[in-house]
Formats: sequence, structure tokens, C-alpha cells
Amino acid sequence: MARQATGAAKREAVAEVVRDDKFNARRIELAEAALETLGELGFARTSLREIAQNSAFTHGVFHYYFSDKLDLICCCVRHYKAKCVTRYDEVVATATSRDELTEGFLAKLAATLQNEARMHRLWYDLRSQAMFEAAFRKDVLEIDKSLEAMIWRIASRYAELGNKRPASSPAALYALFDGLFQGALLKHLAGDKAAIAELLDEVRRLLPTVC
Amino acid sequence: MARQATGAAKREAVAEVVRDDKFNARRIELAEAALETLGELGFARTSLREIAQNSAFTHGVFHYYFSDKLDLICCCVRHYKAKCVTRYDEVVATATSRDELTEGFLAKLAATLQNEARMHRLWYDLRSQAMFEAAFRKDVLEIDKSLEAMIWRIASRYAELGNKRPASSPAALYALFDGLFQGALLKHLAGDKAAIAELLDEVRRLLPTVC
DNA sequence: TTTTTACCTTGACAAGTGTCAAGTTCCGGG
DNA sequence: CCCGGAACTTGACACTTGTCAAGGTAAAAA
Repeated sequence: MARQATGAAKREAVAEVVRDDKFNARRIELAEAALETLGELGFARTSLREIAQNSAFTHGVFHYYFSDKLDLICCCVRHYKAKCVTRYDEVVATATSRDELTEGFLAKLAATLQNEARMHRLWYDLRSQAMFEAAFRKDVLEIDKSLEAMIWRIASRYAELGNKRPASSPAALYALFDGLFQGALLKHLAGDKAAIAELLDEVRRLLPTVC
Repeated sequence: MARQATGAAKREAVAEVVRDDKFNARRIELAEAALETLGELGFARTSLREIAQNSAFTHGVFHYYFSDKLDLICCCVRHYKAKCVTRYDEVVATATSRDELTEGFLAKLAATLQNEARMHRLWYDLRSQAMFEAAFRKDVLEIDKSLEAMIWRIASRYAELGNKRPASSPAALYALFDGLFQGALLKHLAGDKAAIAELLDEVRRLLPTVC
């Protein structure tokens, strides 16, 4: 009888975990769909209904899976992060010379600026929103840290390949690259065809001087 | 008769100029009032009615002086710019040594971060909005250029006072300082008491290495 | 004084918003 | 097979939004 009870309890617990996994998987599905519209319209102009219309879901589902709009957006941001911070890891891991690392880094940089401009502008939008909306701050600060670490990994490896050490702090390096990227993104979105090339030139020139 | 006609025409022209001046003065008054609310709530959550309620005006006046919401916001941004880009001019003009320039610059930096945080976050908000809303781009890009020039004036003078030349491009320098400022602003708004001090330290350390 | 004009107020409208409760469908366990 | 609950849809709610037209007021022009 005790065994039966434990068995039943265990089965119930397992079932709950499975349900939770399904629940979370669905949340991510919905977040991914929401990211499409958010990237298109930005935080200010995106409504739950618009998100739903641009997806295979009805607007009610979003309320079923998220307690409110902020909850949804936060989930989107967190999901976005996971994809983002590993972008250059492979390049860092496989490059065997400074040139190789430089070219690999620049290639990825140009590609993501070209192909994922909408996701990047959404990130800058949300980071700005975090200055107004306290609910965003924790997630945004965490992502910012991860991005800083990502840049630091690249710079460290680059320095290492030249038997040097990075010349600035992680914060300054991140500020520099993030600032350049943000500027290039805005110019690129404004139709400036040379924006990406200029960013690459600038970074190529800068790398040897900061590491 | 001809004289009379010219006289009348002249008077009319003068009257029109006066009217235009009054009109523009009123627009700026309204824009200034709007900036209060925009700085408080951000672009996304600010409505014309809310702007009106937090001011001495009724919501109809805004529609009388601005063709639509974007027109109002653009006017706000342009007005904001004029105030912003001259912040460090006096320090640059009067400093007679590197130390003097550094301390003057850092003092202004700390003060504006402390006292005008709401205006600064609004700027970052609007710059992000420009990535979505084409109507903002022209003004935003222009302000960005002015800010870059502002930083460049500081760096040039700093280098000059040490008989050196700036070690990076205007774009890279602006990206660096803007990135650091943005990060410090976010941390400051998130309640990080050390954010401002850390920014000052970082800039103090950085200045001699980039100029 | 009368009339016109600029300036501003008020109230209304339609469209859109987040939220949620009431239903419907569907599937797994009994 | 059936039934209970999870998953989802639908429609409605209270509210806010940008926009604008109709009206009023006071100062300037005639």
C-alpha cells in the first residue's frame, strides 16, 4: 500500500514535470512568434492582438500562457539572450591566429547586422525601456553583462594570440563595441549602404590598439 | 499709392513674421511641457492627453500647434538638442591644463547624470525609436553627429593640452563615451549608488590612453 | 462699434488596447 | 466508452488613444 502510494505520487510528479515542460515549450513558441512582430514594430507599437494576428495563435492564448504583457516581453527578452551571447563562441574556439579571429569575428558581425537587424533594434528598444520600466531591469542588466562577457572573451583570445593582454577594462571594451554597433545599426536601417563596411573598417583598425 | 501699397505690404509681412515668432515660441513652450511627461513615462506610454494634464494646457492646443504626435515629438527632440550639445563648451574653452579639463568634464558629467537622468533616458528611447520610425531618423542622426562633435571637441582639446593628438577616430571616441554613459545611466536608474562614481573612474583612467 | 481673425476649449468619435469570463475542443486516465 | 480537466477560442468589458469639428473668447482691424 505504501509502495502503491509512492508509485502513484511518483507518477503524478512525473506527469507534472512533463506538463511543466510542455508549458514552457509552448511559452517559448509563443515568445518566438511575438519576437517577429516586436522586431517589426518595436515595443511601443506592438499589441497582443497584433502579435497574435502575425502568428498562428489567437490573442487569448497569450493571456493563457503569460500573466500579462510584461511577462510575455520578459520571456521574449530572456529567450533572445540565450541565442545571442554564443554567436562568436565558435570563432573564438577555433581561431588559431589573430587574423583568423579578426576575420571570423568581422564576418559574423557583418552577417548579424545584415540579417538580424530587427532583433538588434528590438534589443536596443528594450534596453531603453528598462530605463523607464523597472520590471525589465533585472533581465536587461543580466543580458548586458552576458554581452560584456562575450566581448571580453573575444578580446582576451585576441590578446592571447598576440601574447598580449587587453588594454582596457571589460566595461570600456563593451561600451566601445556596443556603441559602434548601435551607431552602425541605426545608419544601416536608415539606408546607409556603407554603414556595415565602415563598422568593419573601424573595428579592424581598433582591435590591435585595444588588445 | 505705390508707396501706400508697399507700406501696407511691409506691415503685413512684419505682422506675419511676428505671428510666426509667437507661433514658434508657443511651440517651444508646449514642447518643453511635453518633455516633462516624456522624460517621466517614455515615448511608449506617453499620450497627448497625459502631456496636457501634466501641463497648463488642454489637449486641444497640442493639436492646434502640431500637425500630429510625431510632429510634436520631433519638435521636442530638436529643442532638446540645442540645450544638450553645448554642455561642455565652457569647460573646454576655459581649461588651461589637462587636469583642469578632466575635472571640469567629469564634474559636468556627474551632474547631468544625476540631475537630468530623465532627459537622457528619453534621448536613448527616441534614438531607439528612430530605428523603427523613419520620421525620427533625420533629427536623431543629426543630434548624434552633434554629440560626436561635442566629444571630439573635448578630446581634441585634451590632446592639445598634452601636445598630443587623439588616438582614435571621432566615431570610436563617441561610441566609447556614449556606451559608458548609457550603461552608467541604466545602472544609476536601477538604483546602483556606485554607478556614477564607477563611470568617473573609468573615464579618468581612459582619457590619457585615448588622447 | 462692428467684424474678422487668431487662439483656445470642449466634447465627441472611431479605432484600438489589455484583460478576462464564458464557452468549446480535445485528449488521456479510469 | 466516458468524463474531467487542460488547452484553446471567442466575444465582451472598460478604458485609452489620436483626431477633429463645433463653438467660444478676446484682441485686432475696419
